[in-house]
Amino acid sequence: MSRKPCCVGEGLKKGAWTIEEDKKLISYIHEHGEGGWRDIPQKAGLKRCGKSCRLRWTNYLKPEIKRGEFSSEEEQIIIMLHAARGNKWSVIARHLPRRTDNEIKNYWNTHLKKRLIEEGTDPVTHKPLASNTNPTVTTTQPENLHSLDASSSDKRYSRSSSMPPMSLPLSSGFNPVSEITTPVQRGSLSCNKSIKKSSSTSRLLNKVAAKATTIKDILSATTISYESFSNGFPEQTRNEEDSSNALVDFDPFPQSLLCTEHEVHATSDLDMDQGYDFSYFTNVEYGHDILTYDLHNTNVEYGHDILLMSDVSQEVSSISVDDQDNMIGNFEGWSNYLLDHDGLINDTDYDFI
DNA sequence: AACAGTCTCAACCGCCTCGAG
DNA sequence: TCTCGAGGCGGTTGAGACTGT
Repeated sequence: MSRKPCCVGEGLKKGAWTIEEDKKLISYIHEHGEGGWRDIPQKAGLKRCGKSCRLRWTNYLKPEIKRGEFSSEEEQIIIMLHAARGNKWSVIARHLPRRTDNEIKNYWNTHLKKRLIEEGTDPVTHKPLASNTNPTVTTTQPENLHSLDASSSDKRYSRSSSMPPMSLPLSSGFNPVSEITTPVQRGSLSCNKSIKKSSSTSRLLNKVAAKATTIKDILSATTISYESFSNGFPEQTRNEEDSSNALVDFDPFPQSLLCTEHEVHATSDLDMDQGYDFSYFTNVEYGHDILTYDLHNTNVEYGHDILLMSDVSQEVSSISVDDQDNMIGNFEGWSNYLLDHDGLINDTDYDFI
């Protein structure tokens, strides 16, 4: 049985929207709210189909939509989530506040995909392209982890432009929705001397990963470079004489911290549309610089620096994640749960491997 | 200035999901 | 349980902008 096209009608207009049409749609929605798209064209005096109205509104006219260039943080999130979830643009969009799935999709297709290819990374599998026989790929990691040679490629990136270095290791035949049930042993945190000076981020990440199996799923797909989080580090903490090695792979499963069973529960009362003030962490825990980028407005929205901010407290194991679809969302909730319990942070009980 | 090739992204298309009846 | 339709989603298109010659 075939369905009727939703937009069959005489005289329906297609193509670019005019300012007048936009005004009519905005005016109608402001007055009557969203929904009932089928009836909106007639009621609003538009010769468009309802679907077209909905798309115009959700992808372009909605006031909260953020337009313009993607930040490097947003790029990181897109790449990371794409590695984990594939072309699930709507899923990715949920973690980039105020960005639409359409915009993310376009940005991926026109920018990020090309960039990954240029770097020698397959944009579909997020594995190194076959032709890219990078001799510095670490061989000490399990075969499902592939670290690109950051020491050479990272130098291409400046802080003000382009994407921070980030490799996205995935297992062969990676199934984005498969559960990782067995903690994967990893080697030690690959951290050179220059990084140890300011590796609180890495420590945090390791601690976060050590707490929950579900969280491991997302983190295991990602090797986060020191550089990618270091945009705001004080210059004196950065390795200036040896920037080619200024990379530390985030090891999601430091052996000494492996946990067997952890459930992370999202707090149900979190308002996922609400931003949270991260200023405590930047001011007290890490100094001002890590999140300087976002802290132009200290009321940071969801989706930003989730990993960075997700410090661990013992309280984590008191709450649950339903499925992997919700995992990232819960991850956000978890982050904010922790923020609500910032006094529980204790970095001193953490052991480097 | 004119033209061709390339890029960008808003908009469309068609299928899918899910809830209502 | 089935049907229907609204809304959601991902892939694709094409007009306009941009860039190179």
